[in-house]
Amino acid sequence: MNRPSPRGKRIPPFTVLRFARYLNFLCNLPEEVREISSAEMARTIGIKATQLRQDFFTLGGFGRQGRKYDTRVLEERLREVLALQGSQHMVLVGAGNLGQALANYQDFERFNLYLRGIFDTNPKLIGLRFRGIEVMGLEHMQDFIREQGIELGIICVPHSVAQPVCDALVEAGIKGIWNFSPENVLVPEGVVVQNENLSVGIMNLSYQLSIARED
Amino acid sequence: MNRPSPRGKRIPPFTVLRFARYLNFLCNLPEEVREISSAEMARTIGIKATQLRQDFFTLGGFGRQGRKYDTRVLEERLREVLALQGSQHMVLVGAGNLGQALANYQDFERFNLYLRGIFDTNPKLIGLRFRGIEVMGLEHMQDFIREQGIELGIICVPHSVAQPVCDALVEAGIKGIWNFSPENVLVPEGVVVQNENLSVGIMNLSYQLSIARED
DNA sequence: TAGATTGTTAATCGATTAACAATC
DNA sequence: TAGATTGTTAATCGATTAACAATC
Repeated sequence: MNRPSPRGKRIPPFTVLRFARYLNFLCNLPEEVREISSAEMARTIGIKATQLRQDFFTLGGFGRQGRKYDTRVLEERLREVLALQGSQHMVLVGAGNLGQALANYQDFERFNLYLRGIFDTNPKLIGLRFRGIEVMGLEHMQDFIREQGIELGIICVPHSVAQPVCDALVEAGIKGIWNFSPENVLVPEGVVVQNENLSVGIMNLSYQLSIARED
Repeated sequence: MNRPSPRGKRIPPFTVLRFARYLNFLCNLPEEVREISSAEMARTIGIKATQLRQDFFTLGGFGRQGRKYDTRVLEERLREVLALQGSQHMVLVGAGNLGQALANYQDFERFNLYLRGIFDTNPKLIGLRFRGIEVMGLEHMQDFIREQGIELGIICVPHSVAQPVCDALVEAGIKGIWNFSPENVLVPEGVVVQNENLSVGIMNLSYQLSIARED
């Protein structure tokens, strides 16, 4: 069960999520900023400095006592930890509004994530191009994934077809699913899923707002 | 509509997030399903039944010992807790791809969330309509918010203008910010923010995938 | 040396799970 | 009564924070 991995100790799940936020923060920083303290970084992100240092400590520390962090060292280490150093390729299923938004999302390339194919069943969408990538018929999806050896799939289809689309992706060899449909999808052992249910965010906001009103 | 009895008790943050998932699950359930067990619901959502019951217990329990949960009672109670029973009105800033996707998102109305105005600076977008809502110039935003008494604002602008847009929203009286720009925005006391940084999800997926590959 | 900073341990706090009582 | 189910407490597990040592 808890075996040491080649890249070191197991990282706590919440720490991984913050690693992503740290990296994102560093990428948005102006080029000329070469060093930053835990206090400054933590304040901007909205956490405690001690938590940030504890996070870095899980990997043995990213800096040196007495010195601020080198932003470029930090960025490289985080990319490495998050497995973003080699290119990863993605397909997107569902070229509706949300699918188009993701296809046009500029930030992916910054993390070496490349969209290679878009698939839909709607004849009006097939043949359209987003950032140079053509929308193809769903019937070509599995061959495309196999030929290109793609491992990441983004699901932007209505919830009624999310599970069959997911199954087709997995059958074709997809190992990671990024699911924007409002239904959780089930996958076999060895495949990982990241569910991004947009409703959860707005409902949480609604609750927080109601609490704030009472104070 | 402040309910004193169950309210007042603070709900653990992670429980609130799961409440949103439970409600979402119930809304996607076929109309004719009138009762459901904690085991069945938990399995579909991907958590333990005991955690679901513990969640419900924070509000005194939603059901009766020995009986399954009544889906409609459950749904009503969750809507109440999440403060989704009265209508809430929203404005959206930034009518690019992601903004358009959200403007077209069908699920909001199911939770009594209504988009009332869309704002952008791009002349090509101003005047367009999404689901009947016109895109207006950003200069009209503050008056619109004040006149309509709107409390929720959705930010879908590039990260360089996220903070000034956020400040303008807050100045006009917005109390809750749903932020899709990749930069965390800062707000004064009394205003709540839900940051939805899309990059975090894909980076987490990238990490999980790298771990899965090692096993 | 003094002040600022990160590394590291230990304590605290909160979230999850196990166990079983209560109820139907 | 037996089996299924939720309510509730207590134990376990994990995440956050405080404190301070180490270093520059």
